[in-house]
Amino acid sequence: MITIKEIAKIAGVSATTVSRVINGRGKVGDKCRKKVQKLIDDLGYRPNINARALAGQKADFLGIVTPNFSSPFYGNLASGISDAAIDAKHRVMMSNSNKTNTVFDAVESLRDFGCDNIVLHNKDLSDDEIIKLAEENQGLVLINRFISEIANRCVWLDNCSAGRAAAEFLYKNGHRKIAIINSDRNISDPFDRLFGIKQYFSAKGIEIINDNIKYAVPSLQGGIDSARALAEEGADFTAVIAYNDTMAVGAMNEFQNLGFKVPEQISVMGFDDILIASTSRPFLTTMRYPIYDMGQYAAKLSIQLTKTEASSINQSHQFMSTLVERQSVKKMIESS
Amino acid sequence: MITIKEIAKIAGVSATTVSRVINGRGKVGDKCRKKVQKLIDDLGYRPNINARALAGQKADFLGIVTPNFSSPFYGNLASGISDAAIDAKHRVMMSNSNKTNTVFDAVESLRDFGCDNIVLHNKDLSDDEIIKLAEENQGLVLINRFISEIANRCVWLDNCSAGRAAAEFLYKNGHRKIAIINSDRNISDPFDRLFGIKQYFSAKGIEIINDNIKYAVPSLQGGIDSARALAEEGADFTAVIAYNDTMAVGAMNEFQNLGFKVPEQISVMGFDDILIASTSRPFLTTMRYPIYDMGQYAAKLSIQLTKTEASSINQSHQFMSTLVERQSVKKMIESS
DNA sequence: TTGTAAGCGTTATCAA
DNA sequence: TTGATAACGCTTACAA
Repeated sequence: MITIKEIAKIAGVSATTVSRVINGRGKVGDKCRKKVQKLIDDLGYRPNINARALAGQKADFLGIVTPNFSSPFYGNLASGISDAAIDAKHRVMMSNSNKTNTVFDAVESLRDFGCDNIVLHNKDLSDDEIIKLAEENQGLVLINRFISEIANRCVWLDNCSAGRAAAEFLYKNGHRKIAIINSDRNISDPFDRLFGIKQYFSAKGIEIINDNIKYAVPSLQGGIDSARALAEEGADFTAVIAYNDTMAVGAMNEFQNLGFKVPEQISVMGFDDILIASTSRPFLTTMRYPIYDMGQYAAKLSIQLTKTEASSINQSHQFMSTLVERQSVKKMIESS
Repeated sequence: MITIKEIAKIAGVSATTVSRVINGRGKVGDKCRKKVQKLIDDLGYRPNINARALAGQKADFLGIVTPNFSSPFYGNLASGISDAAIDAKHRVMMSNSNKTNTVFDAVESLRDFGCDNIVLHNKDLSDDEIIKLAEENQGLVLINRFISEIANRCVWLDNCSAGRAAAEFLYKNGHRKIAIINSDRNISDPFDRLFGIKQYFSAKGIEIINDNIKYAVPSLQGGIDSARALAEEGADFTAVIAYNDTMAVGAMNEFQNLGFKVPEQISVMGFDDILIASTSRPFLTTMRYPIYDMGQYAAKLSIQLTKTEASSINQSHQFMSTLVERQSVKKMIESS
């Protein structure tokens, strides 16, 4: 491994001068610079990151902390973060916070080698715990969750208005009797979406009856089970809003297996717009969750936070969900 | 940030002793060890990874180099690698080799901070280039590709026998007229699978006619286009084998849109077993690609390679595809 | 069993 | 415009 010292020796200059050439800092004579630069190129010198980090200069690492990488949702998130980080010449570390690895461990382990920039996705910790983490880490950005105390560090989706938008779309297509298949996880997302949906219909004088709201694990099976429950109870509805595409597709398939036509008899909407929404039959109408873009944004924000005074960033970082209309919702009236 | 020196000072011992306690190396008196350990715990000491890597020349990092992380396939791969690496107390870096970032850059950038373990997924470089990379990096493992010169560093799937297995399944269910929707990428996987398929049918005295073999981009659209081409040409077949699940589902949907019943009139098989295979209608019968397991295996192998003499590992690392039977293939005769 | 001292590759400080 | 020198936190001969 070729080092600064070796270059310096061959060039007949000091290591300091070589360092200056490499980093473009300080004054270096033109002849000298050219000679050293040529050596650097010819010998294929690469700086040792560990030494650099140790010597005090920041290391330009960005760490991703998420529950896992298998699901397409987190994969897209990681992709967005990673692309933006690499654009900004940062190296990307991933630190899963799964059962063996707590979030605190994951974050600390990132800190251990001077990883100042962290994008965290977590729904388990309490607000206070997250705030504590944020205070300890200037470059920490929270994604997919909003905590008002650290609003300028949160990149999140307005779930409530996403719920309203879904409700509006159904209403404008003539749907008045709605069922909901929601996630049973005790986090704010399902509540917020449900709130938005209810809010919209309420304003139209329509109440969604509680028997038409099912809670289940946000998985294919959860969608299947909920659909069957609705069908068996003979619930009265023309459209279902599911918590995510996975549940929606599970439900859609189950309804069809039970003999219902989708969307002719039952319309279905999802959330997220992952790949399965474009491969199901019928194709799923859904509220797109711009997770890749949000990942990119979060990475940039984190890097910005470590370069600037955190307090100087006061804008909010709220993303909006957009409707992706496909085939799974029936037009009962011409939408206005 | 609390350092070894500070602990040493407070404990009234030398930094060396503290280091010994931390690493469990060398002899340390019992009293001394307890005292130091308590301090370490109480003060929440965490070793500086950069310093450790610098001083010790080893860092216990594992790097993943893949084209991207968005697709569920790579996501699962990354997940497998990451889980195994974390189990082995390694830190995981991801280094995408996308357009801006060549593979060489990605690998070198991993080396820059002493990342000895690398799992590489690449189909673009030539064999020679990969071999060069492998020679330069003792801990490099190649996944999803076989190069005989570095056979003990390759973790790969036997695509040829996977093709045979798919063919056998169709044959045993009575299918004699086959169409193939293949990837048009100039890599070995599509060729090997096609070879396996042809080999099996050939042994049964059946030739697959060239007009029934379509090549397209391995995407949803590629599957759609290929299906339409087959249909428009009035090709004569009862079953289609697609290069992957994405193409298979695209084709399956297009066939149905064109009025064909799947599997009653046309049977479809895929490869990979990604999520969409369980959400399509009908559910897709496919050859499972155990990519998560292969990722885990590759990570372990890489770590083993840096601990042992590489040459001492002589076994091959070949995985087999397994059939996942769902609904998209019609039983024309009772399979034996 | 414990400690001293050198060194890993780099950058920062200060002097020349 | 350059160069010594110290320092970053840790490991590891070697010495005691």
